Amino acid sequence: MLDIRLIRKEPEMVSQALVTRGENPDLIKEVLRLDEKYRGLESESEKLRADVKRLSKEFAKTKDEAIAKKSKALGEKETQLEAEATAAKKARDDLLLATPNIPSSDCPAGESHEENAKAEGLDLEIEPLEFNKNKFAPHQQVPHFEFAEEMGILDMKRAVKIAGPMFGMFRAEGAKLANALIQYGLAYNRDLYEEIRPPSLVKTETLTATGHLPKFAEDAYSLEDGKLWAIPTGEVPLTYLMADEIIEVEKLPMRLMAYTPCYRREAGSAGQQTRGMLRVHEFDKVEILAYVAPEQAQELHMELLNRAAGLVHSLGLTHRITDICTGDLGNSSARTFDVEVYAPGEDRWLECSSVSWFTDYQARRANIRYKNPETKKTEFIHTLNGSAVAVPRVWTALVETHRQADGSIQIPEPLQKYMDSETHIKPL
RNA sequence: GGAGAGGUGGCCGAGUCAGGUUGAAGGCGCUUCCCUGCUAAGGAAGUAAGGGUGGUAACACUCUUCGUGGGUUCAAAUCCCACCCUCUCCGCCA
Repeated sequence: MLDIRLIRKEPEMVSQALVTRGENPDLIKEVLRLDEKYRGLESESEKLRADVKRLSKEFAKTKDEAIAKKSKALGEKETQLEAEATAAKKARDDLLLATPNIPSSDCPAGESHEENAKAEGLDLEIEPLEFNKNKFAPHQQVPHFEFAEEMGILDMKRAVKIAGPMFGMFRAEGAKLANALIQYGLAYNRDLYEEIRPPSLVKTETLTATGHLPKFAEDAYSLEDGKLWAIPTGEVPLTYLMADEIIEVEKLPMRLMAYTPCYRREAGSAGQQTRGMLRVHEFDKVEILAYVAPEQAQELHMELLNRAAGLVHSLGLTHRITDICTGDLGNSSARTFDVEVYAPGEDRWLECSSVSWFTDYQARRANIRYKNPETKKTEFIHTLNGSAVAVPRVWTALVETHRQADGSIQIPEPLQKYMDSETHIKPL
């Protein structure tokens, strides 16, 4: 949620910024119109309310019925004005809830994903290697769905039988590999990140705080008539973890991680490339997230990015980092870097982490604050997050990249300890 | 799921049965100051959040908030209704 005070103060700036991400230029005007309406009605009704209070006290002393009568009349008027004020405020807030975040000033301008830029000038621990398609051998250039099922490590067919299209299922050594990836993702970040195992069904408020609701309801699965929702990402419960709380400044940055299943309806994605495990309704993910004081945001953004990229690099996968342009930015994000891994079998780059900085957009919705020692005021914190491991996509890039000439899959060294020290998954 | 008890400020806890000067006693904690070689103990003062208006600001005024939402009343933490949550006991259960 944007700060209504910022909108009042600099409506042009806000509006311009939102237009760069494709919003309606009149949106902010409408918010302001409703806001002015609300404030006018509110202050009128407040004056009446103050009068009623004064008259009530007077009546307690004098017992003068005329005063009671007058107070009652004012009270009725006040009730009516207050109702109108509340309605205007709600209309304003409904618009505000559907308004996306303002992109960061260093976010590249662009209208769609085609204008996403190669990330430059970042404080990276590992620079992505120069990409050369020719360094991949023919046995690596086989899509996972052409060999994984034969190997008995993937079973798309029966997953569809059980749950329907766009569900997938790992089996045997494939399932073991998926679990190893989860364990590794957690272990990789355990030095600084507290592990949480949160609920994967959440309340409407929880999904609203991250910005997934009200605008993107059709992307999420709901239960009990919209009272509960299946989380699309671990970001959702982790962000709401500190909702309505004031975090002690010494605890910032507060780093959390969670393994969770993720559920997405992927409405409208039919017809796109959905074969195999690359786009499924349910998948496992390890998420890393930080609550920070605003001045720590930049540093933590890089930390999260370095961890997301470092992990896939440590598995011997080829990756690249893109700087998401204004038009392709997620609703709540002010700046996002995508980490993509190369899947040689399909000759595709797979998005395996979106590392985003949300400024105070989510914190405002979730009401997460800290006492700023400089101003001594209670202010909103910033949130940042990214995937540490998005299991199916990393799994896919991994089995394709590490496929050997004999059809076996070499298990990267860091993963072996989570797979009973096995070095290879052998073909059947 | 059934029965009972309860939800008040950063925390504990009075007030609710007799509605009004109670944004709320008292305590703890915290902040500042005093005292004191240091510390502890002691003394003094301050200390909820949010919205609106005015002001560059410090701040001033005002409204809202005693689980949430409605109602009664001139006036609600206090009365009425609905809902939510917590605890205890019973039932059920991985």
